[in-house]
Amino acid sequence: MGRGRVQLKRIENKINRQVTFSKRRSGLLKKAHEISILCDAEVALIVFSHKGKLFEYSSDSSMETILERYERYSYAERQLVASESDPQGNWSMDYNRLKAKVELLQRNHRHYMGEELDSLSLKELQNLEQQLDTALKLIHQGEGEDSRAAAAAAAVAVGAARPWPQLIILSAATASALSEYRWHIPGRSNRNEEE
Amino acid sequence: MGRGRVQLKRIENKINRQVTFSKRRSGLLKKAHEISILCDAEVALIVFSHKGKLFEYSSDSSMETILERYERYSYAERQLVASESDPQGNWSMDYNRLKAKVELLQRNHRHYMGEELDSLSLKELQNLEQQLDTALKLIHQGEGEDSRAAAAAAAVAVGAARPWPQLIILSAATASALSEYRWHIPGRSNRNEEE
DNA sequence: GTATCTATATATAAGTG
DNA sequence: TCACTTATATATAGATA
Repeated sequence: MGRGRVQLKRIENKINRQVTFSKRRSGLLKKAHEISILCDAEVALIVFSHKGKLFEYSSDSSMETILERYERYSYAERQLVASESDPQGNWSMDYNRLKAKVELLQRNHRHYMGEELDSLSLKELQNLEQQLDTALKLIHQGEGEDSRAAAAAAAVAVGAARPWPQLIILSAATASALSEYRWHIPGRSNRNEEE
Repeated sequence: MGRGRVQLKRIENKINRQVTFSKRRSGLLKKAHEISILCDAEVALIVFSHKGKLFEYSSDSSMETILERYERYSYAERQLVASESDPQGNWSMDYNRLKAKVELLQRNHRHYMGEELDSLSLKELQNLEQQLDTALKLIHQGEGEDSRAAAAAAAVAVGAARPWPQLIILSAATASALSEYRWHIPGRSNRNEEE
């Protein structure tokens, strides 16, 4: 991209490396921004220079938010320093308690992600399902406060053989297209809320 | 960078946006890699497509490592935990990082519980909604593995005036009762997914 | 969705102040 | 270190398969 070709290997000349870093960094940040705008993508970019200085870019929603989202997707459990507690310390007490808390929350988290469901009992699975259900309802409630309009919906669902209530999710696009049918269910009264 | 100039604004044409995303994404990843090699920098790049698919790049050291470093770096600034650090500082370092993590997870958790939604931007709310959606789908998938039966459903939903996809929840009892109607939607093909 | 294939727009390596 | 310039290398928009 310049007068000379560049081998893909560390630039040994310190000055050149610094200059190149500065130029390419700004180019990289620019492109990260562009793709986020042009393609409506969420981008988080973190760069530590050789000397340890931090540069970052994150699209609209904050870096925090994106990293959270990332962790939701791919949280590889990493072993937090399994340190030997110090015999007397407040530190170790707090530390260990904190560590336990993290482990619990992370396990929880994975379940919220729909991961490791195998390890759950039937009862626990029900609870989880209900919890997710409730959360989504709360979200919808919040949305409903802004707009009083109500809509009807229909959708395709999967796997309904388990003995407990089955939750089904669909998009409004699908839903509204089907809305006109809700008043024609034979032998069934109209209802605006599910069970 | 092509035959036409491009305005820095969201590409409305869906196809073009997708194609551009694909091309620019690979370009961005490539450049991220290049700067990391050429300039000996540590780079972490996270990209979520408009539809929520994750793409990532991280230089040599793992993504986790870089994110950790980032958290350490930015938290160090934000939280001047002026604790009486132990001489070596290891404990307080780990402790603070752990504390940061707990806070992150707890905030996350509250959101999963449908709490503190006010603090979320529209974009963030969408993400959360989509995440919950995904989790429930995974659960249903698991259930589906046990029983191959699939069911159709219809239901009444609330508040669908927001511009983003609205998720609707209903019980299987309601759903299955309405199932027979899904194949009779005029001018609409059957689909199991939105978009 | 993917993969080419150009013509052009951009990025940037070197050079200069 | 920056700010510009310039020649070139790359990236990529649009078209097509």
